[in-house]
Amino acid sequence: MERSPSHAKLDGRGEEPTAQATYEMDERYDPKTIEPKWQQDWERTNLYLTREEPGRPKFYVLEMFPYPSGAGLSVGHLHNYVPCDVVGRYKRMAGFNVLHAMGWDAFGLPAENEALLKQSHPTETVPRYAANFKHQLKISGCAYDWTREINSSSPEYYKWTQWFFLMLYKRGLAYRALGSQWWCDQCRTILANEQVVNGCCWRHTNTPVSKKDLEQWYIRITAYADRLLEDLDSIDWPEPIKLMQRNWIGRSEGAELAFPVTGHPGKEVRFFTTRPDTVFGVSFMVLAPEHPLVAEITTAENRAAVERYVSEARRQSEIERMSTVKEKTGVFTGAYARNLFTNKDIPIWIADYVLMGYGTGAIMAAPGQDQRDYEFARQYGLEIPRVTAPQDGSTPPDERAFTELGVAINSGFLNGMKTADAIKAVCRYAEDKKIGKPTISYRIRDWLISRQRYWGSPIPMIYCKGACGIVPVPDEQLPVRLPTMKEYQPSGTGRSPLANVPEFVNTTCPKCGGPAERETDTLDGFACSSWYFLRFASPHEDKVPFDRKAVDYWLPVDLYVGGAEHAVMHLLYARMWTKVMYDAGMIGFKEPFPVLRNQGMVWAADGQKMSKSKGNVVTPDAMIEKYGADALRLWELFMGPFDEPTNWNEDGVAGTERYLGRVWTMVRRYVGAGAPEGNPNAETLKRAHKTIRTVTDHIERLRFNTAVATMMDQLNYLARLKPEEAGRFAIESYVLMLAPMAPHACEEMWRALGHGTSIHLEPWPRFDPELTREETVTVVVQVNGKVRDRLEIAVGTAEDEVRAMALASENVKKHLGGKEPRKVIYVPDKLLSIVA
RNA sequence: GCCCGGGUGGCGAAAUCGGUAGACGCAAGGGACUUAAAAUCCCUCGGGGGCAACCCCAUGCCGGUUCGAGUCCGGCCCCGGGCACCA
Repeated sequence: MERSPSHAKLDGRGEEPTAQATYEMDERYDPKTIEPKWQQDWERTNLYLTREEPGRPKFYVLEMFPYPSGAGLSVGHLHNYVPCDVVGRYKRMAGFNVLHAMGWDAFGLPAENEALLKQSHPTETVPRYAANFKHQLKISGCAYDWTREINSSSPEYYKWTQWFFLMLYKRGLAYRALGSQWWCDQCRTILANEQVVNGCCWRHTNTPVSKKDLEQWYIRITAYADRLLEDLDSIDWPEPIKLMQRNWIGRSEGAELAFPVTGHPGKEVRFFTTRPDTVFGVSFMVLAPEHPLVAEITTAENRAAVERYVSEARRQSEIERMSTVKEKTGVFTGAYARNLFTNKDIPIWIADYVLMGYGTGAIMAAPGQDQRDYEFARQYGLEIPRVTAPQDGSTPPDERAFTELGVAINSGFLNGMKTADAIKAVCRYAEDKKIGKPTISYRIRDWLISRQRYWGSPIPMIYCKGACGIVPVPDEQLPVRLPTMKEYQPSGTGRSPLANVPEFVNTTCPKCGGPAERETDTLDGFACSSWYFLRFASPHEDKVPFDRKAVDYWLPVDLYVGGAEHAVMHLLYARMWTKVMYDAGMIGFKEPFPVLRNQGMVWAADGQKMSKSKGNVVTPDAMIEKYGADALRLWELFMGPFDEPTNWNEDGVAGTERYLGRVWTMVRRYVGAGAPEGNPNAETLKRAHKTIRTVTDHIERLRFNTAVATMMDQLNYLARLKPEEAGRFAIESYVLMLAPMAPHACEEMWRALGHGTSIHLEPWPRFDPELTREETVTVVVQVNGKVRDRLEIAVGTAEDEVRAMALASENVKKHLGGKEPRKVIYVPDKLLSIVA
């Protein structure tokens, strides 16, 4: 912060304040008249258009763009938007070019489902709901550049979503595959793995998902797994979110090995293990029930049992399969594999605790060293060899697997090696003998992006009936427009409603001109949100998805704020697309959101989730009607820490409205006294400067609740002073600091203070560090750890002097009881601790 | 079960480089103004004791380190969130 003389006008910009107020302030603070007036004025004067003034740094503040639902915004949503608005307004005053825009995440299942429920059409409901959201944001005084409004369901936008899909395809990152996929009966569509929560659909937490085999489009996010993991270290995100991404990616190092199936020449069981050092302890193998090898190797006498088990496992929903403390179950296939390390034949079982989707869908079972294998071996009476011993020479426990690291025993050439060395030795051996190699395995799977639903961006692909196969729609034919359909209900058969529109489906092959059919699935809504943050930089660009220069200027996002519920879906996909664009040379940064914060959830007053069905939703409209937007905004900020959850309490809004009324009264008195320059004393000056320092710091650190508290504290001080005692600097800097938080009231007061231009164009007040310095401080005197006195001393008083003062204190003497101090600790200007 | 957060007055919360616990506000009580009410303003407000000066107790519980612990360490309890056989 630069120094500035306290008495001079605040900055060279704007007019010299006139002594005569040009505005009459009403006696009572009345938000109902002030707020609409200024909202209209700001709009008329284009106050919040994005500026790119040279010589100023840029700041891009972004909230996760909302799906505009029919329920409208609640006061909970504003707990995200208001703080971001304050940051945007503050940064603008602090000399930044600010980009703050809003758009609608309008494609996707929620919009479609809601329209179906209301027996309406999303092309009608989406604009209507979005208009309502926009209205609510406007009456809340949020300063967005509405000329940059975007809508992911408009052809101008989804043209580029399709374009990005094609780019991924051309880079080998989009592919079609047949797979057994999660299906939600309520959504009537396929879900990505991330969208399955506790075996249920993420939107319908009471609807267990089931599996369906369908040919689908996938995005090869696994190709970026390592980079998505590594780059987490370079970004400033809440640690829990990073951790969730790390866990989701689930990197583990180990080896992939293969054992031949006895009696089936050429057939082998390939498997991944993180503990290759335990191979000598492998006494059986387990395949996932869905493993393709199962049908080939199962012996005649075991076939019936195996088939029964497989069909049962397939029928089980995920929720059953994951149910807690389930006993291990499995069936022997009758086949054996050769453990190439022990040269023994070991039985091959199938069991549902081995998942087809992870690793190779097969494991080597080392029951002595793995608890799950141990339980399985116990259950079926299989051998449990011990091949790792504790490092300290103690005996390993008998009643469980010894899973810790240690020293290899009963392990041929590994004997005596520490686990880490043994792992390396096995890898080397496996590579020499060509039976395996070191491998890294990931939990993350590719992103399934197809949806069998109407309300989404059509996937721009064509299937040639001739010889061309799958052909991407040429860029110049984009967008593939979503046809208007009256009846767009999902069929439930697994086919998209678009399949029922022959004019859409039937087309010609872009390559050979012969007959062809279009892909009828639509893109997952998360495709839209994987690049929208780029679009705000040049929202009307129609030749390319974004203007490179605009993106180079504005991106990456300086502050991204949204709910923690997007920890692994949206935030992972958006990061991946960004990296792909970086690789394609389209952008110059690898991470879209270097700084992320999660706003805390606002629960209803009853502690429950705000929902229409519970009838506990509080709307900003109602609060604004009752208390005004500025009071609502202040309470959103003051309620509690911005990133922590809290319960709604309407009484608080009444409190902040009362506060604004007191500010109003103070300014009105000051204006009424002729807005004097004043003659503030040192204390008043110091308080004014310290308030600027503290409030600035708190806003920078997103500590809005304490910023408001500091403002209230300062009001309590200033309100007791006569206008000339307060003086112009204290009053005007106060109103300026309040302006981002209570923009309407402050605009009104600013004009009344004699300024002809908007307060929101004014520079942020500066403080003089020299004037914030304290001359005296309170030093706490402790005797045996308890506070016994407080001393007012001059800053920097010598220890001897402080000690003498302390020892002279009656209360200190009393508690010393005549004893000599054994030890004295002095923390300069803070505390003197006497041990007797 | 494992991994993250978090437990401070009647309530929302401040204070975390170890140094005055409860700033700021809400609610409550008392008072002023008013014919009255609303609004506004003033006072009190963690618990206990004392006329007072002051004293004792108190940041989920138990222990530890320290001159000094809401803050650090160990063990537990409760609440919220995430993951859930990942080989």
